[in-house]
Amino acid sequence: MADNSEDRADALFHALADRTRRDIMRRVLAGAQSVSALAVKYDMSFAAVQKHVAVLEKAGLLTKQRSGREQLASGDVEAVRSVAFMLTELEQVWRGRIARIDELIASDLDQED
Amino acid sequence: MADNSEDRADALFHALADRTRRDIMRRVLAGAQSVSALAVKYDMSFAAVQKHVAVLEKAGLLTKQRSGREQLASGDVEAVRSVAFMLTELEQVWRGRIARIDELIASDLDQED
DNA sequence: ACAACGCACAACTGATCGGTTGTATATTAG
DNA sequence: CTAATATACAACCGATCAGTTGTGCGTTGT
Repeated sequence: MADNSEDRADALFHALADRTRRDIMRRVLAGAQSVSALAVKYDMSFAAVQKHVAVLEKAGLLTKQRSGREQLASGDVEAVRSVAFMLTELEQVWRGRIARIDELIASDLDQED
Repeated sequence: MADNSEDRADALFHALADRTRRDIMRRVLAGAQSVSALAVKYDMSFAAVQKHVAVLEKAGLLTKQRSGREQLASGDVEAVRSVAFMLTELEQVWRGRIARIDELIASDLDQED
């Protein structure tokens, strides 16, 4: 149960790698929605939508709050930002390559003098 | 074969939902790597690594360039940014909710006057 | 009280995934 | 020319995925 950051990244990207789940995220980021309110929007069974919500919840992309017999799902914008941050880190790796290439060019110019 | 943006989003998030593939992305963003140079870094067969590279290539996250008998893989930072942009769009949906809540508060205050 | 609603969960199914081994093909080194 | 290298790809396998149906259980409306 070593819940390292790679496990979390796996869960986050996997959760977002499905168009139904991305659509659910749009809805619950726009405002809390009950599971059944979400379910009527998709051409699949209630249970299927409920499982999608569960995947998003386990990944930490949404939280549920009970309200009577309904379960209200709210998108967690911080989780979305954490995914964006992972991509920023990837981009930083690329910037490192560019910086190294620039250094190479600079040292070549030195030699040409 | 309607290659819409949702198909592309599926492919991009799916490609990134595996730690080996994310690690490959770090390496090929830092600099072009042959498939076999990548393969020696992981405790799995060459064919397995090659399939991971193929998944990343199909998603557009890296490109391959032949150099003799080697195939040099380079990370495409623009594809990484396009994923980041999708997350920004999600965050904008959330900002819309906040804006609407703010309006509600504002109109409540109007009524309280 | 009780019928309808909202949700959770289990069991099942076909499809996809991540890995393997084996084979084929092109390129390079000696 | 031949052997070794680098890659591609097919076939296979167990695990996971995305969907289904069915069952159960707490909550609400009448």
